[in-house]
Amino acid sequence: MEELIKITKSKGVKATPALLSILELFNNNKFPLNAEFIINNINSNKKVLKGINETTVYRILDKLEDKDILRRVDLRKDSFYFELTYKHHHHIICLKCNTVEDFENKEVEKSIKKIVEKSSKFRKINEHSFELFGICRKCN
Amino acid sequence: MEELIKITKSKGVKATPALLSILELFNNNKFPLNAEFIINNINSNKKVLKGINETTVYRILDKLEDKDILRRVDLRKDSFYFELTYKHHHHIICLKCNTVEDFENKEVEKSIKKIVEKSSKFRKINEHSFELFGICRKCN
DNA sequence: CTCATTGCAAAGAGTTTGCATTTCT
DNA sequence: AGAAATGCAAACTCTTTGCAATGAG
Repeated sequence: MEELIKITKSKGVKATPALLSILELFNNNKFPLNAEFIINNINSNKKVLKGINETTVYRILDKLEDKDILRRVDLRKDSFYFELTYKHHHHIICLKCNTVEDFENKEVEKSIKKIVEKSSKFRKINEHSFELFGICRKCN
Repeated sequence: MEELIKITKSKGVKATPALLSILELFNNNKFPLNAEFIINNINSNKKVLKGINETTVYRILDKLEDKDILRRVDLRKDSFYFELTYKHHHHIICLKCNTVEDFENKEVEKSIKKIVEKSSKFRKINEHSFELFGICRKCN
């Protein structure tokens, strides 16, 4: 958490209570979060007096994505999910119960390098998505 | 196109004019399409008399996805994009002008196999996303 | 003190649903 | 004929915007 505050400061993001509680949530949950989850979690938390506003959450998510502190994760849902950029791992998502399992993969980076070399239109890749979808053992 | 009609029949999908014109669009465009594109394209096409209804497009897309004729592609946009499942390739998307370049990659399939072997929760992967995002040469 | 952030209400985009009508097979 | 597909209007979900009030640096 200390570390996260440092990151925000180094990127010129104001450390407001709302922003810090959102960052804390991301820090405490290893799976990707959407606006709804954040709102429900912060508003049911007794430590936070007033709760948090929907609009504010969306604005903070936008900002954190802009500043590259969060990155979007495609979970094929109807809302946007994010995770801390520095964690940058990939996911296997259960199409039935939505369970998420993380995995690391060094080969992807290598593949991307090769792909860009072959590309006629692109010289550099900024981001990538690599997510797997299946039915987990429990649901099967 | 003939082939596509065969596919729909084999999956028990009714070959209505609306469905056929949507399939034709996918057949003629190699990049992923969203509902808006489909509606604009079909409605501006003089050959199609009455045009097509928004609701109908969404319902047909749903059905084709269900039947595994289309698959969703994550382009990090505000709407859902689809492409013909049998084409199953990946994309590099320009974050500025939205140009899409396709690429094939056999290594991904191998990687996925290894990942599943290591997974504690999953034994089989049904789908995957692997999309790259960058700034293309023209935009740079 | 100043500019960024916040909250509220309202609007907007994309998508879905109910129901009566039409169309494939 | 019978089941599935269609069109229209209305609803719904997620997200964004305008504006006045508040708060961090």
